[in-house]
Amino acid sequence: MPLSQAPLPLLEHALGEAIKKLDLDPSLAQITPTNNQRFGDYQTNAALIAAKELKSNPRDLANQLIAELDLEDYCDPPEVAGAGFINFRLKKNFLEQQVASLLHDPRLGIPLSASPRTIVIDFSSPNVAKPMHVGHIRSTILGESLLRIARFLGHRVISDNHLGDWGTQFGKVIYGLKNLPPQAELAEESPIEKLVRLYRQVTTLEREDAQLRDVVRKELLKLQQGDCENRKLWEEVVTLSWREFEKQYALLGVSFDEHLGESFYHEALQPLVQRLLLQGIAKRSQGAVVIFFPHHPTLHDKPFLIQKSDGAFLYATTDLATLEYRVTRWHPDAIWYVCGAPQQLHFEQLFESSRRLGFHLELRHIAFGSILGEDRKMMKTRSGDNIELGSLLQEAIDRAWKIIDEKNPLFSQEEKKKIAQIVGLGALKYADLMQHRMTDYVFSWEKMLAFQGNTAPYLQNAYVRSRSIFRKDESLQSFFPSTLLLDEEVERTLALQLLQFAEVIPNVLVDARPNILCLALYELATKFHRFYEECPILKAEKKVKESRLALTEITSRMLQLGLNLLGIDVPEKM
RNA sequence: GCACUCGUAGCUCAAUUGGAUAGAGCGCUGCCCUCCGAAGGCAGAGGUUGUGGGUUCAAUUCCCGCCGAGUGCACCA
Repeated sequence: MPLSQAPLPLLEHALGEAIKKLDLDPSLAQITPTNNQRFGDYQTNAALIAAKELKSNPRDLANQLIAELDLEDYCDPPEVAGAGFINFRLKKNFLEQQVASLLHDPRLGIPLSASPRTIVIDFSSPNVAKPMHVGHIRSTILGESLLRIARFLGHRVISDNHLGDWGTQFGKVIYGLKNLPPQAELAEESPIEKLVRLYRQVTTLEREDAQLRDVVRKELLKLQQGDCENRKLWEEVVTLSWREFEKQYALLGVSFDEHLGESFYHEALQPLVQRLLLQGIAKRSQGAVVIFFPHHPTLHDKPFLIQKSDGAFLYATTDLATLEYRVTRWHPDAIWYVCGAPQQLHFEQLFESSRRLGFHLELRHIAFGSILGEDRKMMKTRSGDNIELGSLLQEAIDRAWKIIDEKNPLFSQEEKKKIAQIVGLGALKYADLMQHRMTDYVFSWEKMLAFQGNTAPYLQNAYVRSRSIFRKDESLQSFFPSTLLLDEEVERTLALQLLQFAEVIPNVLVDARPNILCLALYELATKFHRFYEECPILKAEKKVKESRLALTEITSRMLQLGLNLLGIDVPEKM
């Protein structure tokens, strides 16, 4: 029997053999889990699809396939149902053995990728000296999760935080540092708060004073031309900001292999533009340098501006230079950009341009929708500002603390603090990840922190419940039954879910959708709860007790692993 | 004007990428702790998947038209 513990490859292999014997299209050897127990555990639509090509009867074809199928080691005899579906139901003792073997497998049956790739993931990308807003939060959480999953599957992943450290905000901040009086009453503010305050003050002042805008622009120009004083201020600002970001990333459990900001590519921009002009990829137009896509179906009327008429470079220029650098530095098979949906046009243009430059790797914009307030508009504070990451994280922790304090007042202060962090931040991350990434979703503290429904606290609680039984009795820690007993329907249902977990993880990366993993975890927790209610463990007879403990053990490890792949921690008590 | 994304239960969202009777949570109506965490579980009510066509044995999913929402489109990032 093959090493893989997931049933799907076994079934597909057997189906493939049968298809070969009947001389049908080998790509039809596809099997999916059923969505309803009535139809067994797995189904294939192969006969339906093949019958269409051959213009024959699908049910007859299905019966012919079944006759050639050799899977009696692990499957009850398959049945033809409906229009020509073939339904498979795993044998009880096969299920029992396979699930038992998960006990010895630290990967819980999840195979390494057969074709590991080198992937650069670009995510988070906050702007230095500007408050991080909700868009960055989604990018950070989503990016980190994809990174963890890709690494777990054996890919070589480089995470690169493309900091906005060279933008127009520096004109404002430098002007503010030079000209705005220090405010005594705010002496206690942190350096980063001061930068944000200056940024906002200058933004406000500019709105009323057109002349000031020119002064601010000149400060930026001076910086970019290498002015000594501005350069020094810039360095301080970048260092301070990064130190602050690092604190927040540590809290979130996020880390980067690189954080090469826009400034890193500054020197490369002029030569890049020259080269693009020389190769005829870009053209001069109205004083600026532009890439056109005259033959592209949707981009023909959407020029890509890479140098302004005043000589300054743009976002697009830096992104092209960055792409080029990454290709030569890492030789990646893919670069993924975790960035909001509004920038889809930009990435389409960027990718099209890079193909013209001769880069033919996979370039993927992993877009996501907006986070909305209860009023269904982009989430803002009451005063209309963007919500800052720091305050959001703190509120999540504070709210979780209140709930824990209410439910478990006897926990020590230290325990409460630790649990509040795990639960609060977990809830925040999970609320984001469980959503289909393209949907704009309404942010709600009540919902994400609820113990009912598809939330992190619900999953964390399932984990806590599963661990609590092992605290009852230390001797329960070491047991490894070589096979299980799955006599109750709820046990079988749980066992199947445990086995199918391995099939879910690789699917997450197909379309960069951690919400598939969330759904699997939620179903796992639900099925576990049902099992835990219905099946007594400690009182059960020895063999049954061991089997049920094993199910509990595997469930808790799977919840922990799955949440970890989402960047979410689990508490032992809550 | 062009492009992108979306429209599913009263509300917030799913639907394993074209499969069988469209599922959860909240809210609503009832149940279940002399048993490991009730921070849980069970059952019920709730739907013409915005709308009209098309492709298919099969469409929430793919194609076209309309209606509605959000976002973006030459010197911000």
